[in-house]
Amino acid sequence: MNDLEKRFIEARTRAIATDYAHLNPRQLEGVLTTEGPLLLLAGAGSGKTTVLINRVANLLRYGRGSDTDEIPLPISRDEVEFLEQYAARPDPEQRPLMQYLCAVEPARPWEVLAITFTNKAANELKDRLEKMLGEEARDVWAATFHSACVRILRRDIDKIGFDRSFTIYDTDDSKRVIKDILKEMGLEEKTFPVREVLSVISNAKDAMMMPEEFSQLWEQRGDWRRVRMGRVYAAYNRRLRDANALDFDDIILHTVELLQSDRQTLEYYRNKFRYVLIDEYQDTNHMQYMLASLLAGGRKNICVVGDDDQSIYRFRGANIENILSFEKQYAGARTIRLEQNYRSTQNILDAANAVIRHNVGRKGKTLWTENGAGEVVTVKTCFNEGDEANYVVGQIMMNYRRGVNWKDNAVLYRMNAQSNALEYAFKRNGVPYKIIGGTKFFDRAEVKDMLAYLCVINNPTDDLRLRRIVNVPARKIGAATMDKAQVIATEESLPLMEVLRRAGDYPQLKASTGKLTGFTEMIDEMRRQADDMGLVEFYEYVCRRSGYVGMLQEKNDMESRGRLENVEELSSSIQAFLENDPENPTLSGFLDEVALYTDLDSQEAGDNCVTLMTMHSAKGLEFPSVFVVGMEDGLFPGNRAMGEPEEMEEERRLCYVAMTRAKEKLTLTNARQRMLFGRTTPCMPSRFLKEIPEENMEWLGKPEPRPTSSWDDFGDGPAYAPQREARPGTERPAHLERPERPAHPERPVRPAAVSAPLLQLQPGDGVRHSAFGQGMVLSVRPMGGDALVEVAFDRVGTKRLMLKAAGAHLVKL
DNA sequence: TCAATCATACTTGAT
DNA sequence: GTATGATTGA
Repeated sequence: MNDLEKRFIEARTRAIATDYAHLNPRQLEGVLTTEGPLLLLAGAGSGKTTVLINRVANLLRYGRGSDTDEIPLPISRDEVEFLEQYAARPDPEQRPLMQYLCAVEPARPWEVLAITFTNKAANELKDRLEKMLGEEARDVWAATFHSACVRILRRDIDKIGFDRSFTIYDTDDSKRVIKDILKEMGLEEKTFPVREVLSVISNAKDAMMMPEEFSQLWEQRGDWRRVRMGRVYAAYNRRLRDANALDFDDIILHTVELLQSDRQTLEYYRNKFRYVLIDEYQDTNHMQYMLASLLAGGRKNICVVGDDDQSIYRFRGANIENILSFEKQYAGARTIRLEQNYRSTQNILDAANAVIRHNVGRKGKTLWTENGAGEVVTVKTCFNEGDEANYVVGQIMMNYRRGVNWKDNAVLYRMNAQSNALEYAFKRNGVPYKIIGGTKFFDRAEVKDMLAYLCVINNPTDDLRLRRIVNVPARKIGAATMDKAQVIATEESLPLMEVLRRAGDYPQLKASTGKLTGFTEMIDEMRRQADDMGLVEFYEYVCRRSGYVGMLQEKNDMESRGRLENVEELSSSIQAFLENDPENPTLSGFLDEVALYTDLDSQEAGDNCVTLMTMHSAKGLEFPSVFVVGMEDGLFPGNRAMGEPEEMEEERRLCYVAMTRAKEKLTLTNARQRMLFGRTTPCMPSRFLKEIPEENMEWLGKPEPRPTSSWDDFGDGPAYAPQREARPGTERPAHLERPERPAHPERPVRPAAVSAPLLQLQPGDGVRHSAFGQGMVLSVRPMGGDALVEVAFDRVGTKRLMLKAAGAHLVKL
């Protein structure tokens, strides 16, 4: 290589780097290192997504230009000088020429595969790429493991003996199948809990162990319970195959099998995907690791991004070893650490660093920031969960008065069950909030029912969903009848639907023949209509024809009305699906999408609400002010982690994740006693609290002896919060001063449990409140089965009320 | 076949 | 404490 060439190569890289001037040196390295295996260890808040996006952009713009010695075109001295000058002082007008000179085999969009875990992450990637690069970025394969695999399988699964029109079973469906099998095999659910069986099967699949091998293994070891489970596993697989269905594990497993067994398909995808990127690599399981290795096995252009310290999904199969031993798996792998944090203050980072340092199994990173020290972490010891909730809400109200928006606060907890006490405190104080998690739209029974109708129409061999809907609405087709039909179906190895259609041929079904054939005729009729109608129109037809909507309308109580809304909402989902111009705008295409989409009901970011969620769901998010509640041994870290070093490390990582969500202010709270599962237990502060250096924190109400009588939980007013700090500010909302109370000294009933119909209010309505007097409704915002009402009261000014909580005090005028 | 009552259990959770 | 499920009785 001569001097000129050397100068060219150097100038080329520097010129390309000018595109990414806003990145720090480590980030830039991550973007420019395009070739070969690369491990990006990205600490919390280190700008991981930015690197990922710019990296893809770089691949599309310059190919391997920034990471090669090749010189594809003959070069002249002029050109080298041009690049050197451009690198020193970039001129936008000269950029096209620069790009032309620097690019070495730029990747075409469909040659880049970027895999994430959630649809949300995949979509975000796509959106940001499109904003940066324009239309062409749409063709990048940004997908979840599952959606990428479904796409591959829909093309080629017939090569390993499955039908290309398979349906996808979600966890709920799988549970039903297992239950069925247990019953059939006469196994007690007590000895074989469905959850456990399912997770054993899932683990076996993850280890790519087939039922025969599994049974053999445990027979050798003489574990008869496991041997039985092996039989259940075999039956489960058979069931799914008969129903032409795949569960979530199968989707990945069969893709791996396909790629392993069919050389041609493997070569096709290896050729197609020149660059493979995998996000959240610390969360991958063994199958996903296999998949990645297979796809990237040709050119070995695999870039994995992750943070071993944020691996919090061991319980669902994530194998932290995948990231810990990446460098061993791929000889010559390069590792880049992103340790500069752009999110939090140094105090928060020091506290989090100190906690995570107690873990042994980690690569080791220390986050730092240029953001300054900021406030110290506040630790607050409260009396019980009610006290804790009041403290949190009080602090948030105080923040609000200082100009911090509601939505800039988040409250994180270990268990969903903890949200109750918090929710109550938020409601009472009229602070708007939203709870993430809980029952999701697509998990609602009525939504699943309607989807089951569509599934059965789409795939008549879907016995499971058929059973779900055959008697919803009630058609006098009971479990007894269906069991008989099931027996026949198994004997004759026919789909259940076929047996029902020919009910007349079987004496066992004589009594219900009319009802059964009536049902199959209805489904057949629906199927005939499917092709003649638009998808939305067809859905609405199915709603009516099935009698499902009628059933709900007839009931016409609070609950049914909500259900009806959800059924109608599904129609908007179909519409949204179509508007997103999908590749396959048909019924089966929609069902595919729905099967892999749980989170379509995206959170409206615009809503100004405090966010309540588990620490797990907070991963990847950030808030100026974060409260982590329930910092107690036994709750967090949970009881199960005691004496289990691996589990304990996972809990500690979870703590690290939770702490690093905070940008400016982090508050950790614990209670001396807590009611959990209906039992009040005394609690010790979490060991994680003691791992935080004293200089980075301030501990309020640190446990010290106190007369018990003053902790009286009964009596007037919010009796918890005995300490001053627990009730910030002096002017609390008037209704807290003297709440309307029944004469009994009981805890107030949880408002959500009161099933009084909600007031139907709209802006402009006059209302009277028992404490606030008369007022006018300014706005009504529905929120999770409840509504946030803003009322301008004549005497006390504007208040926000949660409708359910305030309902008892409120009359419409 | 359906509704009501009782018993039980229950981290975390994307796809 | 609450949600879910299974059993029992009408």
